[in-house]
Amino acid sequence: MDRCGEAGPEGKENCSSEPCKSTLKTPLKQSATSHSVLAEIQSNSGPLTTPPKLKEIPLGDPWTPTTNLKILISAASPEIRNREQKKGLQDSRSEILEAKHCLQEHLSGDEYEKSQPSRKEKSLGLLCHKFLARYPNYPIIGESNYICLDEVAEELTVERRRIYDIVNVLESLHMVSRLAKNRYAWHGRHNLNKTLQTLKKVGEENKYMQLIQLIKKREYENEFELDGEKNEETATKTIGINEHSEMCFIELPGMEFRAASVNSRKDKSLRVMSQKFVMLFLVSTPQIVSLEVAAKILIGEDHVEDLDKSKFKTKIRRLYDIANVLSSLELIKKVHVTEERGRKPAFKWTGPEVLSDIQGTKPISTVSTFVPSNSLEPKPSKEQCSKNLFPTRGKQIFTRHPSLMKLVKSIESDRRIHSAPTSPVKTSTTGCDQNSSTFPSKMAHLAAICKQQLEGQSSELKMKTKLTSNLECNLAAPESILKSETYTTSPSPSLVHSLGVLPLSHNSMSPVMLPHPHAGVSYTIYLHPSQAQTATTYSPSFVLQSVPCTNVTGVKTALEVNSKVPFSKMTTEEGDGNVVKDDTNFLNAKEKKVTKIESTPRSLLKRSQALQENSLIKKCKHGQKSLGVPMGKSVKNERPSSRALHVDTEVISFQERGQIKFEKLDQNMECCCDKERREGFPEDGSKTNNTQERPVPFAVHAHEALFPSGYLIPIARCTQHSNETTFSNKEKAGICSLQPATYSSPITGVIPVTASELTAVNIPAFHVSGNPVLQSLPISPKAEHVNTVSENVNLQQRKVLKNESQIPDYELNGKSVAVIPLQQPSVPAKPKESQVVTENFFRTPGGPNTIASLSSFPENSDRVFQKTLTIPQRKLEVSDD
DNA sequence: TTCTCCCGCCAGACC
DNA sequence: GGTCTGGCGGGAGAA
Repeated sequence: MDRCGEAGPEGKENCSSEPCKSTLKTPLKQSATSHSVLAEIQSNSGPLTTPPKLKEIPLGDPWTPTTNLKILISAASPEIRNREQKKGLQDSRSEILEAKHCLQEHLSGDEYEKSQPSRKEKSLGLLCHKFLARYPNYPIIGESNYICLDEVAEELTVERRRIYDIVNVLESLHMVSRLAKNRYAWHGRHNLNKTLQTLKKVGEENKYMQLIQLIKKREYENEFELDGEKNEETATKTIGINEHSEMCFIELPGMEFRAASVNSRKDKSLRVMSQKFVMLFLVSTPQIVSLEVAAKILIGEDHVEDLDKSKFKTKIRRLYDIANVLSSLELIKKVHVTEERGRKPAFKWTGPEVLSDIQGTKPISTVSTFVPSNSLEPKPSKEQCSKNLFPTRGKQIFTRHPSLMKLVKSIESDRRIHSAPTSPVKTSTTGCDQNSSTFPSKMAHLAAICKQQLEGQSSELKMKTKLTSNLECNLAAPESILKSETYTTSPSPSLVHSLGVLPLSHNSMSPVMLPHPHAGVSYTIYLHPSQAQTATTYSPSFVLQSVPCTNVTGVKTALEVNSKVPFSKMTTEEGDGNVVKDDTNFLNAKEKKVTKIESTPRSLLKRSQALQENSLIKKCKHGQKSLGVPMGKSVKNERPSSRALHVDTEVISFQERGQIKFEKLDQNMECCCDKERREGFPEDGSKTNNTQERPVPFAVHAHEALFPSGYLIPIARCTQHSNETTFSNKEKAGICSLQPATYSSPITGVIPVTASELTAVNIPAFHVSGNPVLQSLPISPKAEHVNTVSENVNLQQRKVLKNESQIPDYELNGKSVAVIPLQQPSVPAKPKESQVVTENFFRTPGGPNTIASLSSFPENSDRVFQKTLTIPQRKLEVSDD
């Protein structure tokens, strides 16, 4: 593959002179030349780094100028090439056969066996090299580049089974596509870049990076605790990766599977595994992924309960298979990560730099869980997105019935337009690039309309706000919908919030309006479209209405919510200086992504609610039925999972408490409202920014929060909107305090909130705790960072939020509720620790400051950290092999 | 001893 | 019923 190397997306130079047509059979010299191929490959910098190109070069032919000329001519003229190759093919075949016979005649027994290719020479990687050498990196489009598996297997003298392995991985990268039985089409690297971009995007949306970090964190924890297999298993379960949304094969438009037969057994397909594996690299920083972590993630997405040793080993085997092919493609390179436990095999991404910002490219997931096939979103590819070529295990089929599609489309459009006056425009800022770019023109049009209406009325809204600000800030008023939540956590409660708008600073989730049938209030939760069904199933009172936000996954939500600080810290922990920078960028990028959800007038809500209820419940029934075990398990597992996550929850609470301490109780609504007025409706750009800085609003009916973690992604913020009417004051308080306070810096203010008060908070932790993402919060081993928030992060945040130092607190039923700005350093003072925590990738984050900082926190909360504090720094090094 | 991963059984899907 | 696909894990070579 290095012949073209990583020519990059633009590098269309067809540097390969290989035949473009698979019909041009590779001379059967392969087996006879395997040694030479291997030698050639190994003689280079690394194993399997040199593409063989044997076919072009008849055995024995040196790379002479004449040869090159022939190759060039051949490449230029398919006809000539074909003629030449057919000729060469026949010649070489006969030569090989003769040589083989000769070999057998002259050698016998051990000698012959020794002459047989060694295990290494039969490796999948080498085989893949041979395979790739048959075809050009960039085949001429339009030419028929067919691959006949039988022929290839024969020519490469391997059983077809092996070819499947290669083809499956190549297929995952859209380098080949299946045409029919035993027949594939070769696309070369034409689609590679696009595929990688798509995969990266999907990986980001699925928060694979956080998952990786989470797993590592857990490993650290386990390492210094029980250090037992069981413990590890538990930890993995706890992580919730198993509950991470499943996703199946990601297709590119026009690259969908043509044969239904391929859609079977896809859930464990090498294709899907390969894509996920690649995603891990694309979202990691640095782009090094250990097999162990990859295996855990892959297993987690399948069945946690299956996480026994054999499963793990099997996964590792498969990963090796995939890695071999990817290595042949020169996309990854094997390295070793050395840590205290010893050397761990890992792979480093050596492929092209991939930008996740893909314009106009929308991944097509064969499973609705992957890309939010937001049924309510009139995307051009919606049908494709929601189509379920691959019923996942359990035979899930989430394809929405056409009639329902139409219905929800109508509802969505209706809702958008009508809610515009009081809703923040769903601005498609840079952060929404991914999504917006993929939005159909219709959506764009609707958004534009809403935006115009909004802007036109922004001034009016401001006026309204002034008049009603005080009332709106009154949380005690149960009837006020969408009103007060905003204050509870929003660093800059916006006018929009107070007016019932549900601002979402989460572009990648699928915000869902949950009008509560009984309370008449709406909740906004983020969940995966497919999960929405599940959620609905368990909470009939919920009506899930997807909002056009593409990305999604459970993990995402919580992560995103906390991404501002916690994750940045986290990332920082795992990375070096550069990583920190990258992460910052990452944060910035994330911050740019803003998705606002329009508030829905009650009438509309009810209406849509009714409609949706019908359709969704039906769908859910179906989904439940089809989901069968998974769903049941999800729910059942939720509790154990939540329990297991208790530590995390505690940490979160702890952080919250810490943060609460620093909040001023005497912050009043006026401040809040004033701030809102000040920041109410800035320009588009600023509006977006502000929104981004705001905590993601989220409200969940505590009693019905029985969603499987990872499926329901509650934005654990005491949110603003929401119709907490259904919440008891206590619950409200709990929810509010539940917010994963990311700023637990001891230097922040203190809010006299009693422990008991906080205790009540943990109810909804419920989902939060179950959410794998939240676990990614800088807790435990990384708890140190809670108080050592990377200064650059703080600075960055301070820049944006410097004006939001005043955080109002509210009183709910006599209990003070701290309003904790999520993305805002609630610290009036500057961080005393200026040193940036620059943890190395595989280094356990830790620091002397940890203890000190923790010491200022309540005892019970510290408990969680105690053990992690003892975790020694581990020195990990990555070494190429 | 652990890491790698080849090999081929076998079962589901397809024809 | 035959063939195609590909999940899976035993077990052996390599490190």
